[in-house]
Formats: sequence, C-alpha cells, structure tokens
Amino acid sequence: MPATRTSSETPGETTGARSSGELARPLAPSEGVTARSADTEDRADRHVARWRDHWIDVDFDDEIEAITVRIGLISKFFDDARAAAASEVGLADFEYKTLHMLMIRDTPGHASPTALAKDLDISPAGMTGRLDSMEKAGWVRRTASVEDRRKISVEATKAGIEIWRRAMDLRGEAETRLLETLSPERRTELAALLKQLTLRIEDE
Amino acid sequence: MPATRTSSETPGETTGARSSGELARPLAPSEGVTARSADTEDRADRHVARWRDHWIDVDFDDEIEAITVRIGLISKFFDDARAAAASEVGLADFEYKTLHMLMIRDTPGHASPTALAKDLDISPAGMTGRLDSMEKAGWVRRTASVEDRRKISVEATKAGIEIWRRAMDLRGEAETRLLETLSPERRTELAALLKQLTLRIEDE
DNA sequence: GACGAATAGTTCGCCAGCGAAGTAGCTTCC
DNA sequence: GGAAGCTACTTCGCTGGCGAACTATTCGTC
Repeated sequence: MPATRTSSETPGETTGARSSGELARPLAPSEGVTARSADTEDRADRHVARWRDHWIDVDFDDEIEAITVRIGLISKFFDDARAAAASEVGLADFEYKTLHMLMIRDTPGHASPTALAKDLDISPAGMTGRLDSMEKAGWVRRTASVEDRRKISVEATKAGIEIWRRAMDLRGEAETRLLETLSPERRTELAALLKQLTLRIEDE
Repeated sequence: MPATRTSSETPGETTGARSSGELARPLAPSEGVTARSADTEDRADRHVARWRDHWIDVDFDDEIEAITVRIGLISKFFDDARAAAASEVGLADFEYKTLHMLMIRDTPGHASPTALAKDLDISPAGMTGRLDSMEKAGWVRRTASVEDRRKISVEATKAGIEIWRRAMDLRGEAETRLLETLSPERRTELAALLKQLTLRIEDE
C-alpha cells in the first residue's frame, strides 16, 4: 500500500504530494503545448480546484487526480460515440458490442457462447439472453457442433456483419475526429505513454 | 465527416492512412521510451495486429485504434478499482458513485435529486430508486425545502460520508499505484496530452 | 386572481443483466 | 461399462435502470 492517504483531520499537512500550485500552472515542461491548452481550464482542472477547496484534508496528487478524471471523460466520449453509432444504424448498444467482439476475435465471425461471454465481461446467463434476442433479430445464428454435441457455435449472419460494419465506420469517424486534435507526433507520444500503463495493468 | 472509411471491398487500396508498419515498430520517436514498453506487445498491439490480418479492407489508422483501445483498458481498470474499493467497505457500486458525486460537487454533501441525476447520467426515475435504497441504508437523507415545497434536498449522512471516505482512500491507492508507473515528468506530459482531448470534447 | 404552462419528484411497466440452480452431454477411471 | 465429476448451455427469480405517465406545486400572464 503505497501513498498512504489517511483520513486525518490535519488540514495543512499534505503539501508534499501536491503538484506545482495554483490552477493555471506556468506551462507544462513538455515542449510545445498549445497556449490554449495551457491556460484554459477543462473539467478535470475545475474538479481538482473544487476538490482542493472543500477537501483540503484529503491527500491527493492533483495531477494523478486530473489524469484519472480525464481518462474517464475521454472514455465516456468513446462510449457515447459507440452508442450513437449503433443506434444510428438501428442496433442496440449491447448488440453492437456483441457483434464487434464476435468480429474482432482471432476467429472472426464465430465463437462459443462462453468464450464470448468472457470477452464481453458478462455472465453466461446474460450471454444466453443476448443471443436469444440477436438470433431473433437475425444478426447471429447458433449452430450445434458435430463432434461435441454440448458445444454451440455463434456465427454472425451476413446481415449482422453488414450492419456492424456500418456502425463501426461511424464510430471510427468520431474517434478519428477527436484524435486528429493531436498531431501525429503527439499521438505517438500519447500511445507510448498509455502503453506503459496498459502493460502495467496486464502485469496484474 | 473526415476520414471516409467506406466498406469498400478493395483490399490493397487503403495504405494511405496506415501508420508506420509492422507490429514491433522501430521505436517511437518520443525520447526515452523504456525498452520494455517499446518491444513488448500489449493487448492493444495484439488487437491491431489481428485487425490488420482479418479486416485488411477496413481503413484504420493503427495508432488511433491502439489509443482508443488503451483508453478503454485503462478506464476499465479504474472502474474495476472503484467497484472493488466500494465492495471492500460494503457499498454497492451505485451507492459509491452517488455518494461521490454528492461529495465532490461545489455544494458538498447536498444537492437536488434532478441535479444529481444529471451529473450521474441516469434518469430521474433511476435516481428515485437509488435514493430510496440509500435512504433506507442510512447513507443519505431527503429533506423537503421550505420555500418551494416541490423541491427536495438530498444530504449525505455522517455515516455516508465516513464510508465514502474509506472507499475513496482505497480507490485512490489503486489509481496512484498505476500512475506511479510513470515518472512525474511523464505524468505531466500525459496530463497535458489528455487535456488537449478533453478540451476538444468540451467544445462539443 | 385564476387559468395554463412549466417544473420537481414519484409511480408504473418494461428490459437487460446477474447469480444460482437445472439439464444435457462428455470424460475419466476403477 | 457405469457412476462421479466436469463442462456447456439454459431457465428462473431478482435488481437497477429507463421512458412515459401522473401528482403536486409554482410561475406567468392577462
């Protein structure tokens, strides 16, 4: 347990972990941050500022807090974009997610219900429900395996693949639109920094 | 609509948008990426590689795809950490989220149900349900307003505040543990890059 | 000062997902 | 070769959330 963040009631005692200082920091050391991004507050900045006002006895590193908030905001943006893309073409969010997972796996277009459930982080029971409604809608098909009659293969239908592709294109547009805010060099930097974190996560 | 990503069936026609090339890129141009992070694949790398193998006719920028996948993974890590912290102290995930939103707002500890529902991105009906069960559990209290009898104020109880603080400390530990993977300078870089994106999002 | 519109919150019926229990089929091993 | 145990999927009852009415109160306007 590093970074012991006690609920101590000693207000002024936590200066050590704090980052530089007031809200509009002088300018990040990393070269070439645009003026706009340096002196304009985003929601994360405002959150941290409010936090400092009201919960002065909580020992938080401002920058870590800001990063987690921003990751959450960006992730929400992607989630919303995905949901919007799905509904645009007439898919429920869960239908898109299921089709997507089905298509991007190493055996594109078919999988066992259990494997799919694991990938989607839902229970086997939930998977059954999804497949029931999606089979009825015509996006997937269940076919029994011959060599092991317990096994079932879920396959995307032609219609399912088609509609998924349309939703995916819309979704990709939104993602691209956002990330083109950054220059290619910046994107490479960002990708590398994020990768350090995902590798850490995969190490458990 | 930038980045027209059609569902065209012309496989080799999309080379323009691709980033550098094979999976293990020579090494990102950004200074000082650790060796480990440059030559080890993470889940996003594997996803992109598989993608390229199976969906060669889809026009994706590898790096943009990798970034979105990584943001998703990191966000999921934070979500899981939050849920684990909540259950550790005996709170349902939705209870923690509600208490948290109640406490971090500019009027810490109390708010109207509608305002809270908006912040939490759930419906008014859902809010009523949450408050019913949380009031029964003793984490919040509903008090009627005097000057406008339609209005209700939701307030966190002492017990609610206490248990929220305990969960939050646990959650913060997990976040700190992950982000300490990066040096303070790297964290500053990351925060700045992410801020460019959140500012863009806030611009709509 | 009274009637219509707007607002705050609750109630109702529905749906997606979960956990636990149930069923069916394969595998192992004596 | 058959009983025990594992695996794959389904069924059932419950819960959190949504959207759409509904109730109560205030505001706006003439």
